[in-house]
Amino acid sequence: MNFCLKFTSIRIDYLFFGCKVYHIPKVRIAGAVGFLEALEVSIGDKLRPISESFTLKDHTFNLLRAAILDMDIYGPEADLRLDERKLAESLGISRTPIREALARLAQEDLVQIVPRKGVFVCRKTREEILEMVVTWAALESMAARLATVHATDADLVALRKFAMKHSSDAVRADIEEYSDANIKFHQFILKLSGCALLGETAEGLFIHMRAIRRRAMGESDRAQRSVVDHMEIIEALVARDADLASSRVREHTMRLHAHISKTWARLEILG
Amino acid sequence: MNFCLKFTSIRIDYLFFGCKVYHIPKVRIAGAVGFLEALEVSIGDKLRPISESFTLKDHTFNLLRAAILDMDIYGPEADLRLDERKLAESLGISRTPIREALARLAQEDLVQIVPRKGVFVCRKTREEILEMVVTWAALESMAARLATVHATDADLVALRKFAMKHSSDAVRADIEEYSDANIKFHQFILKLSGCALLGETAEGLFIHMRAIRRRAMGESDRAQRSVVDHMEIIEALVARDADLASSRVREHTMRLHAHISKTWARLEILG
DNA sequence: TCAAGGTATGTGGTATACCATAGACTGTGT
DNA sequence: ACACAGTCTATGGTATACCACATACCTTGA
Repeated sequence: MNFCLKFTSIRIDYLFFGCKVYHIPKVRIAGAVGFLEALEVSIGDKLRPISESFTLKDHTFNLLRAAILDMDIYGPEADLRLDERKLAESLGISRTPIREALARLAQEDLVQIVPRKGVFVCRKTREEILEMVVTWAALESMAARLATVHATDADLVALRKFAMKHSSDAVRADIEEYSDANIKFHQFILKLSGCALLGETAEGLFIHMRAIRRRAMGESDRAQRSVVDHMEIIEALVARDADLASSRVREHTMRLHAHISKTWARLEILG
Repeated sequence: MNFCLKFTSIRIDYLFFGCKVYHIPKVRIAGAVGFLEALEVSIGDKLRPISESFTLKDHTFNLLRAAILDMDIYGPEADLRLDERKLAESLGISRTPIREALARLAQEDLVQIVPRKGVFVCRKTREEILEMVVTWAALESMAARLATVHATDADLVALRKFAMKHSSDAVRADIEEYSDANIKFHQFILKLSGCALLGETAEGLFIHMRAIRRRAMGESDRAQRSVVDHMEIIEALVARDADLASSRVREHTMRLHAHISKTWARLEILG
């Protein structure tokens, strides 16, 4: 079966939220302030932001990205094929915006477009995964370093609270649950750096890192170890020790690297 | 004046190197090995790789990327507007592949596409530039760390030789020349890490980093200082001291960060 | 004179038609 | 039977036509 998402027709949304219904009133606001002010309150803040140049291209991009994120990319029988025409039909739109969305996904290395063959969701090789882990480590360890300067005490309290809350998942070996919390912990640190670009750059690796971490989490005693590591990272941050925080984050992620390197040694393609 | 690159018509290249002239013979090789083997030798290795699914989309993407790289993005009177139709005409192709190339450039944050307004080459704000420097530092310091393990002695000799060769440019205050060598030095380190993704990720920042470094290089005594820093970095690499190499690289780049932060304090948009 | 609204034009957004090739299929001659 | 060549079909690539909106300009009426 080909990749087929159950989209409800976004065409309706487009026609309603797009430019027609909403934009024209906006232009006329100047001449009918009273009425439209009231309108704004009643229809309210939900419609407003939509008017910011909605395009099918962007919408499709986000849709596909989210869909790929939900896929079990590394599952053994996953269907990695995308069909421009079928997607177009499912979404009720033409191929053009879909192709542009695919071009962007290809730029992110999320899909590979092969002329006259098809569009395929990319699976990473073991070596590529290892490189992603290294790159992630680079970004997050810098983030930790900056966080020792930029994070407020309240931020760190929130971080600790978050980590504590989910540590029980690890103890209960509730892997699925803990794995999500785990990723969020790392994203939290990226955010605390105050450098948005670090997070954005890591975002590109996120989809794959999520799948990787989830897979690795169940192996050996990694969940338990992870909890300890996280606490130690928090301590370093609280101590405002940049070098220590940075190296602890790096070593934590590089342990994942070592684990994959050893445990998945024989797998050229995962799943 | 609008953005207008003096492209020689790539249409000719396409017709010649594309699928028609070259691909059909490939199919027939099985039946005429002797002749075509000779042909391969004579026409040679230059034509072969072209047959690997050349697309106007990719070609255009690379072309535009290179063109933007050549632009003086931060120049005061730079024209940052791109016109799909004019580009299409200049290149002798339709808008479709150009739009897909632009979608990819937008994904890389190199251009901004504003519906019904135009496509504009992005200029970064001071804050965005600072974030790029931080991110670059994160990537390169990790690269240096890995390089202490992966680089061969010969690699490091080559690196030192390269740095020495260009240090005279700095002494001669030949800023333009030295600035290029400087960037290459940093890319060299990224490459020595053995982790291609680090370099690829940094590549996205490259265009802007180049402009930034070039601009900053001429200020204060940064060129001289840079030479010293580079030598110290090399020493750390040669000593195979991961922590030292890593931190020297980071501090070197973060000095650029501090410099920009101080010196360009008043500039919201550069140029 | 000037403000308001209409109109012309330019721009990116979208839909659609058609193209070239890869790969499967099919028929034919040996 | 089987090899081979021709044909069919699916797919991404490209070109083109048209759309809706933004903007500048013009017209018109007070």
